[in-house]
Amino acid sequence: MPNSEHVKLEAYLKERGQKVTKARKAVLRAFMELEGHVTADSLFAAAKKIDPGIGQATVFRTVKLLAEAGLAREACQDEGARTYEHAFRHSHHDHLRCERCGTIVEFYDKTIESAQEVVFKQYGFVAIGHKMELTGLCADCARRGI
Amino acid sequence: MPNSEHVKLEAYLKERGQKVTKARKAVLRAFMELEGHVTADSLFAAAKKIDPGIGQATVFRTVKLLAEAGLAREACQDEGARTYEHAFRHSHHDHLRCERCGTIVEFYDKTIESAQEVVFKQYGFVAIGHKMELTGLCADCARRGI
DNA sequence: GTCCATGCAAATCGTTTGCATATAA
DNA sequence: TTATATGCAAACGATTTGCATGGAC
Repeated sequence: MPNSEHVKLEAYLKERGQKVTKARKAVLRAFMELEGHVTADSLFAAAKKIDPGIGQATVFRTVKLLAEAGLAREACQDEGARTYEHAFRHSHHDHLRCERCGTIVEFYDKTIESAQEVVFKQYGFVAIGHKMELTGLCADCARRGI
Repeated sequence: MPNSEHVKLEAYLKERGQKVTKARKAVLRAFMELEGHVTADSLFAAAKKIDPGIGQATVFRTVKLLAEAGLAREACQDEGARTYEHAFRHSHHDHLRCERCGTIVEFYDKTIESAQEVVFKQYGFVAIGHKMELTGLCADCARRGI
């Protein structure tokens, strides 16, 4: 059952003379099934359930491909493994992270977005994108004290 | 010649019963001599010029110490090695990076800073800090076209 | 049949750790 | 003297790569 993500990936591949393979379809399907911030490792585990013979390197190669195709984007994180999140038909947002428990809240703030446009203009830059992560203590952790 | 950074580091160490060593002084001196975004590797190279016998592990350990002492802070970066920048007597700022040539411009925007405070409150978070990196093409690269 | 993609294992990169020794207090 | 810090090398986790084989076109 071809969904719009598969269509988009196939179009991207065809355009560049690349192939629609079993492994690539499995990684995309695994990615679509996962929510939130996905590591290559969790993707690997999910993809193996669909195609047990899949290799780890292929997952790394394919998730980069998904990012290039506009289906995934890197989520900002400082420590540990790189994470990806859905990018297609998902609106842009930034992150609020609790330093204590690791909870991540996604938010969108119009004021910040437009202020960023102003900064780009100020410095003569052509905007491509941005990553922002606010860190703090969530209400629960703050209540419990540091 | 003791400067305020050395004073601050020694105070921090004394307070916690830790020692003011030759290696730590060398790393701090090397860090103060470097500008912008410093990797552990470039710090290692600079510190070796001051104290040729210094080990890489010590540099990694010491730069973390500098961050804890408030003399350095991690700069946001997605790829490659972690980078640190001066934090003491340097005001807070965010970064604007050119995707093409890698130029980094530091900026401070009051509107963004206060909008972030609003977001923290909205979600009941106690603010600790944030990292923001805007990416785009700098004026020069944009002129030359992609 | 021709390329491109795959899986594997080895290589690489940045960073951390264990440990015997050296050094600041 | 005694705890902490050091340098080395080995361990580590995440990611990338080389290469012979397999599969899509």
